[in-house]
Amino acid sequence: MLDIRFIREHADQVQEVARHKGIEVSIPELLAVDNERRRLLLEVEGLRMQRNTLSQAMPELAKQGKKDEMEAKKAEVRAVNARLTELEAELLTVEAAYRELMLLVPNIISPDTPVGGSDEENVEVRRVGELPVFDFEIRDHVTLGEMHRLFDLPRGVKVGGSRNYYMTGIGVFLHRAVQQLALDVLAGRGFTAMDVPLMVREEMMTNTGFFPSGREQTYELPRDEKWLVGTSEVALVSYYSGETVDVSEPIRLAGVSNCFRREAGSAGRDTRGLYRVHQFAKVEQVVICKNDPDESERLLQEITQNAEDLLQLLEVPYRVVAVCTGDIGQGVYKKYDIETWMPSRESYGETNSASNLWEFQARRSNIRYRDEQGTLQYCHTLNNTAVATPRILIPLLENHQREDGSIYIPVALRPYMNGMEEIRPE
RNA sequence: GGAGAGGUACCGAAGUGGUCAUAACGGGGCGGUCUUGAAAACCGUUAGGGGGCAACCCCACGCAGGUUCGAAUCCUGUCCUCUCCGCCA
Repeated sequence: MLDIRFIREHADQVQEVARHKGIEVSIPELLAVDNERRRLLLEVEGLRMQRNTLSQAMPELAKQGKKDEMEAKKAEVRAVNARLTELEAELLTVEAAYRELMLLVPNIISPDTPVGGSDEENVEVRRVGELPVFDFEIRDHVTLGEMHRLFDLPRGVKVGGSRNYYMTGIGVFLHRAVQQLALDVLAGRGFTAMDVPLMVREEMMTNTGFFPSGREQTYELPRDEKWLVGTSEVALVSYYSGETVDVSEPIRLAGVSNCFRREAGSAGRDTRGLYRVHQFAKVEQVVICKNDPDESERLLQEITQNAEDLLQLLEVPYRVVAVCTGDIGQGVYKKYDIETWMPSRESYGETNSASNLWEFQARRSNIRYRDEQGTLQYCHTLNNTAVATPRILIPLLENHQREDGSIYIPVALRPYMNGMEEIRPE
C-alpha cells in the first residue's frame, strides 16, 4: 500500500508503474473516490459534532427541569441522526471502494529496475560458477531420483493428485540437509530461526500483499476461515503486525516452513519432476529495518549474498538477474532472482527470489518504529529464499552426477548426511 | 466440544448510562533535583488514527453491530486470553 498523499501528488507516476507491472487499476478513479470519501467525511464529522454538542447539553437541562427543551433537543438529535445514518451508509460504501482500489495500487519501483514485459526481459547481473561439462549422456533429476529411490512421483500423484511427491530414503536426508545447512548459515549471521503458523487469517494474506491478487494461488480452509501460506514470509512479517518495533538493528528472521501453492493457471507447465509442485519446504529470510532506502538496499544485497553463499556451498552454478517491471510483482520495489543451472533443462531455473518491499507491507501490516525524533515511521521489509526444496535438489543432483549414476555430495552437506560423500547405485 | 471468567495506556488496574480518554491509583521506563557515586525521596515526562489552509473537529475502552438524545458502561455476534471438564500428538 502507498500513502494516499503520495498517490495524489504522483498520480501519473503511479499510473505508469501500474501499466509497467500489468496491474489494472485506475488512479483517476481512485482519486475521485478519495475526494468523495473526504467530502463525505467532512459532512459526517460535522453532523457528529452537532449531535455531540446537543447531547452534552442534556444533563444541564435535566438538572434545571426543562423537560420541554430537552424533548425539543432530542427531536433535533433524531433529525441529525437520520441524516447521519444515510451519509454514514454512503461513506461506508465509498470507503469500501476506496480500500479495494488502494489494495490494488502497486508499489513504485527502484530507478534501476529494468523495464520489460515478462521474465524474458530480466537482466542478468552476474554469473557465478563454471557450468559442468559432461562427456556422457546425462540423466535428469527424475531418472537419478528413481535410480537411487530418492523420491516417488507416481505414488505422490496417486495419493495427493498431480504435482505431488514422496521424498524417500536418502532423498529425505538431502531434503532436510539443505534446509538445516541454510538454517545454520543464517543463524550464524544473526538471523533468528522461526518455525511458523502455516494456516493464517485472511487479513495476514492481505497485509503482506498476497491478497487480493493471489487468492487463486492459495489453498483455503473455508470451514475455519484460514488460508495455507505459500511462504513463511506471511507469518514472519505478520509476527510484528500492528506493533511498534525496535529496528535500531535490522530484524533478521529465518523462517522454516512448508509452503502450499495451487499453481492455478500453470497446468501443463513444468509438469515433469520436482520443479513445480503444490507443496514444498523452504527456509526463508525476512528482514525488517528502518525507513531508509540506503539501509534497505544494503540489506537487499546482504540477503542476496546469503543465498549466493549457500549455492556456492552446494557447489552449483547460478546467475543473478535483475527482475524487470513486468515480472516484479505488485508490492515489490526492487527484486533479484537467482537462477541455478539445471543441466536437463539446459538453462538456469529460478531457485531464489530477493525482494525489497519498501513500506508496502509495513503500511498494510502497520509495522512501525520510532525514529530519532520520536516520530512513528513505517518500516521497510525485505525477503529472500535461503533454500527451497525439493526444487534445489534438481540442480544439486543433476550438476553433481557422474557417468555411473553416482552423485557427489558437496562437502558442506556431509555433516547433515551422516558423513556421506556420494550417493552410489544400489 | 461443554461450563465459567476476562480483554481499558509500556505493565497492573479503577471506572457499571452524561465534560471519563492526552483515562484515577499503583508499577515500570526516561530526564532532573539531592549525593563523591548509588539507593531512597521529591519533581517532570512517557508521544494512537483520520479530516481541515486554519481555528479546530471526528474517531479510538479487543473487533463488528444494536438499544438510547447520549455507550467503556446495557444487548447481540465475533476474535482472543485464562480456569475447569472432555478429547488428544
